[in-house]
Amino acid sequence: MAESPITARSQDFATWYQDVVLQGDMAEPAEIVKGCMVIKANGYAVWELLQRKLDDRFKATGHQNMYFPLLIPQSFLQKEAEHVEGFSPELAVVTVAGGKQLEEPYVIRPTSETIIGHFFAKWIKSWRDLPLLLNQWANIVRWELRTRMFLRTTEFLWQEGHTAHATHEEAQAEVLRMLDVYADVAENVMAMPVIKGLKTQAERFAGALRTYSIEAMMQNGFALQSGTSHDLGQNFGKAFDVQFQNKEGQLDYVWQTSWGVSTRLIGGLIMSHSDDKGLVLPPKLAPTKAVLVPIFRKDEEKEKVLEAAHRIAKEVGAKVDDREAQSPGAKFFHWERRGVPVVLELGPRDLASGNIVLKRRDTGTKDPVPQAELAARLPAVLAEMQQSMYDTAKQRLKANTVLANSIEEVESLLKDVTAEKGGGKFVMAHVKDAAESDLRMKEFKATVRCIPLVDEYDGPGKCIVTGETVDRRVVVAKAY
RNA sequence: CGGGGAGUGGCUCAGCCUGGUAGAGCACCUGGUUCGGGACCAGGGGGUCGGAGGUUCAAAUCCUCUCUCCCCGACCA
Repeated sequence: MAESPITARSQDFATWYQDVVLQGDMAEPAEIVKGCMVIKANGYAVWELLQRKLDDRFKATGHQNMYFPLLIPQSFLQKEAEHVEGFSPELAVVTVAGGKQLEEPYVIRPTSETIIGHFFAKWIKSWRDLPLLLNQWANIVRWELRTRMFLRTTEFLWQEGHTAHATHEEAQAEVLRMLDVYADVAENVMAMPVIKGLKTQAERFAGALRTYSIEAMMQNGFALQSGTSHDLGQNFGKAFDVQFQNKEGQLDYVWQTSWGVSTRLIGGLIMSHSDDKGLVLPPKLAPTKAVLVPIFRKDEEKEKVLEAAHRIAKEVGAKVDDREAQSPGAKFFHWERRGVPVVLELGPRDLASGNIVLKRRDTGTKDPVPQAELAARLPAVLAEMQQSMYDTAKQRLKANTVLANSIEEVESLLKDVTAEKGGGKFVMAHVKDAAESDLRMKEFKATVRCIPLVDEYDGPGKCIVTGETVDRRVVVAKAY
């Protein structure tokens, strides 16, 4: 495959993103299926690592995996009023199967609350059946009009957790526990700092009482909603008649939660760390942590270098790039744009000195390391990269977060921000969760991303749109 | 659905205005010299120009119709 130049971030951030996805062997547009993509080897390997990190944590918090049907009877969606209203426009519907018109069409799942609600009703009879804690890894279809690889595609991969509880307090605790799991993975695995918060009424999940999210800042200052956790209250319990007998012997509806993250996280990962040379992956999510490029001219050099290369690579767990047809230079570019954290160079010079050259993907620095020390040094370097990538992203988030005390100020800060040109900010302002506020911010295409759970600023203040008092500043930004 | 753009070897595109039945770079194949940041030379294979119709001695090029894709907008956990 041709390795084309990568557009600079400063020139056009949106095009840069596409270039990095393509050149990093992460994905390519399917073209033959509208709005869909092919997740390629490197991209899928990152997803597998991410899945593992998430799944381990789901299990550790008591959840079990299950799998439900892809097709959902259309009538199921209609049982919860807000849910059907929210999802109807983006449904794909199967009306013909086996050569016959179906009596009742199926929708391809846009999310599984409804079909899972149906089974909850079957399975839950007593308080002893609760809590029921399950998760599903699945694909989802939502007929979006505007798609971008990983960030919003017609079909995408995700996990959706669904739980049922005897009390609202218990359900609320679950919602926040899983939000914490997401934040932990985002920050400690993806090296992507996030803000945990509550979504506004306008932005909450269709059918939920409350939606919480983690919001991350991309390098263009856009916000990316990276994971959500919903307090569904008894809405779906009532819609699907999920009743249980409590300890007092009375019938009650269950309190449900649902929470999800998707392959969108990979888009966030790319836009958090990558640079003008291509993909940069945090070591914890790099399918290949180190590649060794052997360098030689003459045949006798070749033999010695390759022997040493394979021996050292085996010792430290690196992959040797011993392709004959490529020059070392071409190999450096190849692995660089695929985001491999460490590239090792080994040539005659190194055999003579007993060193090996270690290059870090994040900083681009090259350092000779004694071959004997490499096995000990490599894990330390990878750990340091992981930390340093987080620190850099955190610093950028801080540097691009500003306070504003009037709507005009917010507007002037965000008005001209686009995904292509960048320059986005997280503007912290006092804004009431109200239709009037949403409408005013829509004039310059910004939204309240979330109401942070932890107020790091100055407490209550007057809403810059309505004048009413609100208890803390919220995050206003442009978003994907 | 409104505005804009594009369909030509695997990929990116030139040629179209001023019709004469296809070109470049990359990729690929063969041989040789290279190899510490995208190597070079020589030779070679591969397309009939999104589709349909029309004008013409002659159409990638002009005309008509049509299909598809991309971007911007509206839409969107």
